[in-house]
Amino acid sequence: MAQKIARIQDVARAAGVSTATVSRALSNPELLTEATRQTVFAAIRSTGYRVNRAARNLRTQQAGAILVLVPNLGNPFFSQILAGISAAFGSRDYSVLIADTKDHTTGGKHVVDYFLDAQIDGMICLDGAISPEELQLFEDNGVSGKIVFACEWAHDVALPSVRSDNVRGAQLAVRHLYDLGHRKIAHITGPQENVLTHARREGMMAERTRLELPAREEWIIRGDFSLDSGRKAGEQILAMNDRPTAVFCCSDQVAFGLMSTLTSNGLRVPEDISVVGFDDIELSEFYVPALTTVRQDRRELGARAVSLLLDCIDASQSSQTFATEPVIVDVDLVVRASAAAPNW
Amino acid sequence: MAQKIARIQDVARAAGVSTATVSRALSNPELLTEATRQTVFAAIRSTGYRVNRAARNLRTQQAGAILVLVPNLGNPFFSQILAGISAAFGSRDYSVLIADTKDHTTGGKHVVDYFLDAQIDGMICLDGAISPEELQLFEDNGVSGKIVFACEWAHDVALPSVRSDNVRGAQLAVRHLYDLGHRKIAHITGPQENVLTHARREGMMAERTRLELPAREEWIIRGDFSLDSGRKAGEQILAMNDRPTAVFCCSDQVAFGLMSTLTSNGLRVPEDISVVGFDDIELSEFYVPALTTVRQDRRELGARAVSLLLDCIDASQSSQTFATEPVIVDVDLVVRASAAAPNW
DNA sequence: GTGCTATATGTAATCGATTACATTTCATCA
DNA sequence: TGATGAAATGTAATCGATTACATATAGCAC
Repeated sequence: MAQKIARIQDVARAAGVSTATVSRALSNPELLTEATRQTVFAAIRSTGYRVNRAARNLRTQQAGAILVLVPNLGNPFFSQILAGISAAFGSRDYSVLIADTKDHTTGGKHVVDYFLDAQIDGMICLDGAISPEELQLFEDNGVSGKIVFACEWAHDVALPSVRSDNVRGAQLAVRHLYDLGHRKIAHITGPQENVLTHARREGMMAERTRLELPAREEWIIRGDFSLDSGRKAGEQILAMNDRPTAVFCCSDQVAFGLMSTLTSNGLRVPEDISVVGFDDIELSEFYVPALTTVRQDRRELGARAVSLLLDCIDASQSSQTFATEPVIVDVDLVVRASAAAPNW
Repeated sequence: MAQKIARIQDVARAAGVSTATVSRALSNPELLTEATRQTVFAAIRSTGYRVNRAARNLRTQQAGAILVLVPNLGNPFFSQILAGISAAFGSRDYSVLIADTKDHTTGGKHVVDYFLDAQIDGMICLDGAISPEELQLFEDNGVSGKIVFACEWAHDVALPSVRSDNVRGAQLAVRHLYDLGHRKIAHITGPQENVLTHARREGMMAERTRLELPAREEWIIRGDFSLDSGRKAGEQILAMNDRPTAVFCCSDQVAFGLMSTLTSNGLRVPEDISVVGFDDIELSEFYVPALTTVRQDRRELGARAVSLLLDCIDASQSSQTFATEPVIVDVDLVVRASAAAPNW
């Protein structure tokens, strides 16, 4: 049977004090005498009291929760970032809510509703493809100070963000291929409007130019981060007259899709063609061949995003403005087996 | 600037009715005259009113949220189930909270706290390894009627659950290998205490017995669902004198880890050894070789879990008892390239 | 028109915690 | 001793929505 849950009143009665004292024991214990504090805590234990979040939230006008907006929960990269965020909240007094952006644009429910329904105090957005309308809604409703972007970010919008050093990641990848002896390097991009696509492609092309490598239009292949776009890109590469000897992919998933197509068409990786990915998801180490890739520090990204968000929330409560300089997290090249010297 | 958010009072004033009428317009519109209903909705629109969840929750003694307890967010299988659950809630009036079991057992915070703090109305648990103490806590606090298990389930505990037909999945896998001509079939299990481990291993061994296949002790290798345990199992297999010709793995991740080790030691899959997985995560199609595996219907599992949970919550509100017969979701064998006829 | 019922709407208590303000307690010192 | 101020505690208003109960209104039969 569910026994009646103790309310703050019950604790107060048990301890022989007022509700105010009980409340203070929880939020400002230093205001109380050692003796009363002990009595109150004893009463809390004996009654099994738990603060009712709804009541507290109503009174304090807070929600005690933050929302993480994920473009695609099924994608291991995002779910691992999510794990990082979840871990970073750790013992803090916040619940983590999640929403998949796909569900909500279709369901007619806007993300801003979470704020307006007083359900969340802030949001970490992993999806840079927020529509301008949605952003305008945030602005109009005065909640844009409680949003930080992580990994991706909204183009042209000065909101706080945490991101990997995508440009450097691309440079590292190209440079590594160059050092192995490759000159004909292709790139499979993300979706056209995506900010990561842009950063990584520019980083790649800048490095290619710097190293005076040949650039062919068809070596920049449009993808969308997915396994399937890697597969399709592979088909395009197979059909080329002047094939690249190496491919830098905008994500590990794309690299897997690519390698899958290449190998099932008789090309060997890395003997016939080298492949480099981006992300270093857990599986990359266990692919055949193990994937050489640019590592994003998911734990760090998550932790930084959380602390940035908490800072934003603090600032927005004291109605300060908040610096919007992006936080850049360093990346590493993880050298494994999928890239090797070209087979002249 | 954040304008003052409209309260139900403001709407009532704007519409020239009482707060009760506004509240009814939202929850029981059929009680109102067409005319007043229109007026109220117009006022809601013009004021931009949103119901304050904290206030509603306090008054109705509900939380408007459910918790999904995930053993490991980084694991694509779980995150895809989570996506299914999230999608299944869709437009319903619930928020989805997540927690990684690892964080909480370490953080000292118990899952039951979510219930007791009146933050959630129910829970979907994807982790069968809930400690007896925790379960007892649920029982003691009368919340065990608001919990359903999905995929995994707690051993010896009669709580509602949704699960794949694990035994049949194992049978399908073994049967497929048998039909290809394999007789020496090994199995990499999950962690020892896990319910899935047990179901799949028993299914596998029963089928092996039925088909009168040889059974060697060392062909049952203990793993833990992870990539790394697949790798270790691979090393064990490589060291065997009497090697199996096929391996049925308890998860796709294990299969990847295994294939990674086998191939980097010069064995070819499937020419030298066949491999079958379990789960059919998205990547399985794109591994090299593409993985033959037992498909779990994630969308269906998620959807069933959600509707089962909602039924439980309803029942527990009207203090009915609820049937605890597990819901079994069918599985399919997906035949790809990682299993082929043995190379005698 | 009166009485009765059904329908529509209003009034005000309530959920449980927080906190401004009021009051009590107590130590300190002239 | 009594005055003074600081520290500890209590009283009660408050957050915003829901809903039991009260009241008003309309419809209908006689």
